[in-house]
Amino acid sequence: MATRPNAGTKGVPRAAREQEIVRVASIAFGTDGFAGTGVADVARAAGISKALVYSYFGSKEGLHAACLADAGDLLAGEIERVARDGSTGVERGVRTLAAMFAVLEDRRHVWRLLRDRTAPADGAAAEVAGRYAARIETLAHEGVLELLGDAGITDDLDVSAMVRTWLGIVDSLMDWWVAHPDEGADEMTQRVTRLIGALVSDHVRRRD
Amino acid sequence: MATRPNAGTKGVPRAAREQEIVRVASIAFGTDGFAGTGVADVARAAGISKALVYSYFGSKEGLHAACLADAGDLLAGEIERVARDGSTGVERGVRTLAAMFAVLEDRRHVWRLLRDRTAPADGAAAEVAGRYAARIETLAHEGVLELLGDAGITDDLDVSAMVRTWLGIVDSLMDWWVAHPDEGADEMTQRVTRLIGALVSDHVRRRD
DNA sequence: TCGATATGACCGCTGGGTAAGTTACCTCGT
DNA sequence: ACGAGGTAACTTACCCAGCGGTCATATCGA
Repeated sequence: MATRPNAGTKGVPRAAREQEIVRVASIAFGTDGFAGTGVADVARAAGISKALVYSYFGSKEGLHAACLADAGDLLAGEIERVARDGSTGVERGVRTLAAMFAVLEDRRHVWRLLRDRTAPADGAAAEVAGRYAARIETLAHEGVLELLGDAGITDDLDVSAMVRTWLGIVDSLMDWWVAHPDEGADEMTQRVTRLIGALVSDHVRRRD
Repeated sequence: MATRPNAGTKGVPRAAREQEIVRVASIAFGTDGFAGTGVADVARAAGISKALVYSYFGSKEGLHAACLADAGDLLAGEIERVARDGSTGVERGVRTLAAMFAVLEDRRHVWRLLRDRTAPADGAAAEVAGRYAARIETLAHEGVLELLGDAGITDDLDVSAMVRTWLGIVDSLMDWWVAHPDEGADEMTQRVTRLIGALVSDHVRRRD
């Protein structure tokens, strides 16, 4: 059986196999970026041939789009859920992070997927990516607007810069988390709370 | 010989031409990353042939290393200068940012150069990059250690995560700055100060 | 003329993408 | 019940564009 190339693989349902490819590809894309990931590598990691990947997803971009849709649904949905709970300011940021940590505990690479600088800026897949990125950025914008508004800042550029910075902070924490697999989601949330507290206490102490 | 008008060159002195190539390549590497930048593109942008780039720098990695050395000297030197002025905590962070903004006003892409995820992790050029990255990270570590120490936090993982986050914040601000070419260095510094103030005021208001 | 400098043309390899062949499963006529 | 034939799933082997890198050759200054 194993001596014959095609034996024993037909029984797996297509949906399950697609899901497995997306899972493997998401890790690859999230780790090495779009440009740094080869379709052949993904196929090998998934235990199938490169041509089959193309038969399923049409192109490397198609595969990428599938991964993005998967990741985007997960993340945008979760962030929207937190947004609806009524918290504001830094509190809302921390709660969002906590939700991210919880939902990404076993899929930490996923965040990077949506914020990949090596991904092509145009094309059908980029549009999918853009939609999810826009959804997430809109929520971030909303949160920042509230936070800064309470402090009397309404300047568009200030808001825009703060949104960018906030997303960068999430990027950094996710990267750090990926590099420290022993840390659990709860520990991460506590760590973030602790660090924000330290930052504020420094600033306040200095002001007096 | 410096006294003579550059013996044996064709029109432009070699040193000036090398400098121009590094300038152009830095923009390309900083914008599209190492993997996304082609030597042919750099050569075309510099108005010379690809072969000449190789004659000067030996390889794509060599060119990259030259760009990194240029950028690293500039940045690490400046950060070290700020570190020596005795400021601590958030204050030191803001001063460092101010210095970065001032020195990178006309070369905003340079920061990205040193923090390029698509650059090869091994090889001679990577070692150069690593030396400069280590220098910068050491200074960041030092600053974070002080900041957190004053707040009673000494945990290594906390410090490590905060260093990563700090660098991510700088990344984000630099990216935002690149995307907003009309904003000057002073405006950026003021903006950062304003945003930190808003963040702290929110946190303090909430605590009461 | 001589030597340094610069280039166009070329090479090999990598990686996205494709076509044709191979295998497993399903169906249907007998 | 069963095998011939059709079809979908899957792979192997290939194409080719683009990129890093090289070299013989052309050009320029002295």
